[in-house]
Amino acid sequence: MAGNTTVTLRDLADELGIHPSTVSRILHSDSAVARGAASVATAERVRDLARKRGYSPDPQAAGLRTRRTRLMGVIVPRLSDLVLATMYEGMDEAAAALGYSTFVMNSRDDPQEQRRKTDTMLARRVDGLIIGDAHLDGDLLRELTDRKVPFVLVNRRVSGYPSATCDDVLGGTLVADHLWSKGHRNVAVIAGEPYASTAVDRTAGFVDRWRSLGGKIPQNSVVWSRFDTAGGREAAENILTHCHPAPTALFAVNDFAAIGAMGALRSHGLTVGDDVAVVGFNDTSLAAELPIPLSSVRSPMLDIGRTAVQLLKRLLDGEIPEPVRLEPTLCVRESSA
Amino acid sequence: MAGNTTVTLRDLADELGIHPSTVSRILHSDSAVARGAASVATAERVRDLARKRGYSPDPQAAGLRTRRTRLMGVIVPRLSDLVLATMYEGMDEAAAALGYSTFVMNSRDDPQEQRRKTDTMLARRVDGLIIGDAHLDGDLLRELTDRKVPFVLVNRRVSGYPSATCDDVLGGTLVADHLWSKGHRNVAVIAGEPYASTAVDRTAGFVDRWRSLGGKIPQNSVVWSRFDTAGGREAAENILTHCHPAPTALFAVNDFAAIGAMGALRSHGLTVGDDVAVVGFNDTSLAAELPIPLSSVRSPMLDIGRTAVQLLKRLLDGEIPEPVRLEPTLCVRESSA
DNA sequence: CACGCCTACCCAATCGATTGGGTAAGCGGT
DNA sequence: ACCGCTTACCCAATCGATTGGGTAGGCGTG
Repeated sequence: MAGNTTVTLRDLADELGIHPSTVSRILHSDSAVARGAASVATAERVRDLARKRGYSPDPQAAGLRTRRTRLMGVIVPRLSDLVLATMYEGMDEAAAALGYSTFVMNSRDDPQEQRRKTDTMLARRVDGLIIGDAHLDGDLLRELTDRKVPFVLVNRRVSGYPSATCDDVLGGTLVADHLWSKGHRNVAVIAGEPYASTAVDRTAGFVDRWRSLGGKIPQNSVVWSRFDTAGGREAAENILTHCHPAPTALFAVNDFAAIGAMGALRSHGLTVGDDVAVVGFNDTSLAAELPIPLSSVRSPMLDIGRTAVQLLKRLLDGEIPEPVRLEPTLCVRESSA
Repeated sequence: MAGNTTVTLRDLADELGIHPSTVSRILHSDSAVARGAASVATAERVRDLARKRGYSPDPQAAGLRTRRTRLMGVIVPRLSDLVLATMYEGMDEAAAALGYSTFVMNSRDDPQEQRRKTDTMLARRVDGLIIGDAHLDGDLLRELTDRKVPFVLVNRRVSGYPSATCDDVLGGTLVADHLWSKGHRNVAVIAGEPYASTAVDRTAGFVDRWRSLGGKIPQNSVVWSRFDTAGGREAAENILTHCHPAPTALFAVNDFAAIGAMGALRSHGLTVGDDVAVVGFNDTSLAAELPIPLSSVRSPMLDIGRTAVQLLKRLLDGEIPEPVRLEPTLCVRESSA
């Protein structure tokens, strides 16, 4: 009972001696006032009183009738991941601007949790979902489509579904061009999780461009890994042990993995930026602050979040939005200069 | 319309030839079945059918009647701050376990936004608030109390209100003991924002213990700053310019500020851990991964989040919970060893 | 003058779950 | 046979906003 002295539509109506439905029409219809809802004078009186009494419509009641909650459900792997947290900030902001509120949950990239969380969201009657943890395999998305749940993807894409992502293929391409032009010919990729389009696309963009430049990338120079520092460290160890000759440059598809890799390089007595170039992805605020600042692909995370909300809005309005890919830029720093 | 073929209480009742109210009582009352709500056989039939049809009660309708949403509103400075994001994970988990959902918003520590966001939350009819961005000054909390909005604080405390925080005073004390025992006698503090109890308490804990150990801390060795890397860097610059003799140890009340400070030390040709010891606070996952691993006070962030939810639950149940301070531990690493 | 059309409202049903107050049937006891 | 009690339900109001369908009065027009 946080609302305490709740003012209802009926209270306003009674006080003005008019019918609640009239009050509703005046306050609710954005512009329908002109179209016969009420006289200008009455509308004015109603709005004044509403303001004075601090009337705030009960979304429960409205939703019960309209079957809409103006709630968007957001599912992310984890909010303590800076990337998703930042995208979420964009979503929160954009949703607020459209009169929606957002609802986030963490799935920890676990398929069971994903299912549980979507169910919780739907039980809350969200109008639609924004899914930030889509897996390339798995059939949750198909199920949701079958159940006619409106949703869009963010961060990761899956072909056939509307999504707002970074153009990860382009991001990988930029890194390939950069390292090639710096004269590197012997590189390795810390590729991330194979179920995530971010990992797959960044890697593919890099590898494809590298090959079309005439470079070679043997199979064991592409190492799949977790997205965190520990994952990056392990992957780098792996590369240092198994790749001969040792690569002169590493591309990690994620800044945290890159930081882990830098640690591994250090422990092997290699100097980052000198012996081995390292490039990360996302340009999280930390990249620039490291002792050896990390080159990284900057992805427009806030905009991606905002775009996702707009896509979902369009979907809710009956359109069938196309996937959107926002352009990344490469920030070159000491680690690869 | 995410729920699509929504099954209602009435559908179940009709199919079984009984009254909706009976179905409601069976499904809703946790254990009231024994107390004359319905026969065991009927209860069984109802529950089976509910499961089979995938019935999920409409929270809008229930809330409209009961005036409760089972929603907790959470307000944080920003979710892209790892500390708050982690606490939020704890809250989300604990809330789910109690049958509540959480609703987060970012205030960016801006008083106007704080007000706006709380209003949005209340308009959504949350049952209570968890406030993670409380300012020591300002009168928002008093207003909320006057409006009889149930809330608890998390992360930061303000005396007189229930809160779940780290024992920040103790944290500061631990750091003082540690640096003193390492033989430092000349220290400075990067103190954070003076409106946040985290900053104030950590600083006070440190300074008080330092003095009681017989140490001295001149006024200009305590520098207030923002909580991010840039803030830490500026504060460190400030200290290096104005403190003579230069301190041999720095305590930053936040890991990010510590990282910024480490950067500043480096640019002055000083080696962290060798020339100058640095200790941070929160033990964010990055601290251990830095080239020179950062000593930091580990605060039990997940538990703090969980505790906050439990406090709010107790408050909603009519109790008046006391503030809870969870104990931190010091993790000593190279930066101060 | 009669008719139709606005204008400015009112009426009542509705969304789905909850809950206080019934009530009929059945049974035991006297 | 009657009373009282329990069991197992049913009934109907209620929460607050929305919305399709009125309707009374006024005005213009042929």
